[in-house]
Amino acid sequence: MTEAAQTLHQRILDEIEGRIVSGEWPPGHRIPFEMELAAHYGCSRMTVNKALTQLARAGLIERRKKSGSFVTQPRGQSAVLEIADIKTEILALGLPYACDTRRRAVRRGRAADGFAPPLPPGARVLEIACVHLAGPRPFCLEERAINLAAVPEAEAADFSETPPGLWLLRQVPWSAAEHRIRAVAASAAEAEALGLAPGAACLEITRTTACGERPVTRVRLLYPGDRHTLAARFTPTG
Amino acid sequence: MTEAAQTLHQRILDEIEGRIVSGEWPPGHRIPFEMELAAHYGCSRMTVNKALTQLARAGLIERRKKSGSFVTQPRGQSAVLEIADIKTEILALGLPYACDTRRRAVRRGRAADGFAPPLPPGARVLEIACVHLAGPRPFCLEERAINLAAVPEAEAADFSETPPGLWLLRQVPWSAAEHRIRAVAASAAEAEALGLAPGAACLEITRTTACGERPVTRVRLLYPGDRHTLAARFTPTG
DNA sequence: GCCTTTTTCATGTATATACATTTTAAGCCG
DNA sequence: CGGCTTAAAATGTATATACATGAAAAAGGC
Repeated sequence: MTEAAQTLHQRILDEIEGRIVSGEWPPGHRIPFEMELAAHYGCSRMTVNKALTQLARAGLIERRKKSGSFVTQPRGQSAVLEIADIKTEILALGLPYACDTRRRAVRRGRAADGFAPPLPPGARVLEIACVHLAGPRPFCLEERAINLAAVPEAEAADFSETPPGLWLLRQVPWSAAEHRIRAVAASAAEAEALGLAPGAACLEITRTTACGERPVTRVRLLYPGDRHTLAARFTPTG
Repeated sequence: MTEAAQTLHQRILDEIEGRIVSGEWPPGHRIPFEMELAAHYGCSRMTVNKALTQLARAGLIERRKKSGSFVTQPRGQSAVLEIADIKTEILALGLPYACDTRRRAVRRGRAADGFAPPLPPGARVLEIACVHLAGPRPFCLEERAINLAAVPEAEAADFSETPPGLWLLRQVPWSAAEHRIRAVAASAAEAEALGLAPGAACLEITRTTACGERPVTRVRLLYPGDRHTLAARFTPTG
């Protein structure tokens, strides 16, 4: 037997998902009622209900009382983007990691810092600029502002071993984040720091992180466009 | 009463998520056993179990038999990227949409088409190049290859009203996709088509779509870097 | 016929129970 | 003490049941 002993829950999930992604049940199609599926699989309605609830959470079906469950129309191409920590990413390439801090200062927050939600007026902010090196080559330019009210320990922290991103991930895990991804031309200073020609195409990721209502940090990461690629994947059930 | 009548399931979910994202229960912390939570909320173990199962699927906690459930260490910054259909996106900006097809041909598939999984040898491929226009201005350059074995209807389809991406989304919904996002300098031809200076920074999205084992399409989208931004969001429970 | 009321039906949530699974801890014995 | 067996503990899966909810269809009144 190559077939693994899978649970009924998983089997129902897989079979219905299969019918949807194969197009056998196109968007708008009403899938069988819970009672019918329960009879088909010889199980109780609860078992079917849990599987369908999961499909609904994944966005594959939409459930309407009295009417039944319907295959949804995919609204767009959504995908899961995994942005690894920079140090981890470089080490995964088999290269030695180093962080060269160019600037570090404590100042008052400005509106231009772009925190979301906005900083309270007069908040103290730690500003850091550094270059992440993969071996001898510059890998990424980082400009970061940290809300010291949210993470006071940052003022005394040393970011030469653990870069700010990873350090913050350990201090403030599981915060919410918003990303903006753009292509920009490198300024003269940025090109010099990254070892590129001025005006070279770069991938810019701006991330705003908040913990509940409290803004934590905002960072701008600049990657040489010809050397870095982001990957995102989409699978119906994830 | 401003408080909505929420279900117990949701309340358990929210409270535990709140404790995790606030840092009150840091990574590695063992959360109360199902029986303890059931006693605390005055409900049955099943109700707690369903909530914890959902948190585990979201990746917030890890469950170990006999030992209990533990808050996980976030492995990196992951986020959900929503890539809307181009026509929808332009119409959402309040601009009229148009699609200018520059090239359209049927030819044999090549390895350079980059399908995943690879095309069978000699497969027929529909090749399309077009410029998406937002009002008078070029918005995005599209180069696409469609596997005619997977979508034979594409050969006769007209993409002036419905662009290829949206058309395919209707024909082959719920397929799996892989995205690569890079910053590139526009070539002379690309710059001309987009109304940019040669070498201008552009955001390049390459998407490979497959339906099960069958490759469906591969597309390269080129956006002017200074005019387009991708947004991605992360929230613990999604 | 049209509007309102009632009924019906599918899903939503929750319960108590049962047994399987897996991993840790305890117990036993040489 | 070390290695084996055994029991206990917590999660995993599934059942049967109950009632709530909301929307569509049927029934009723004018």
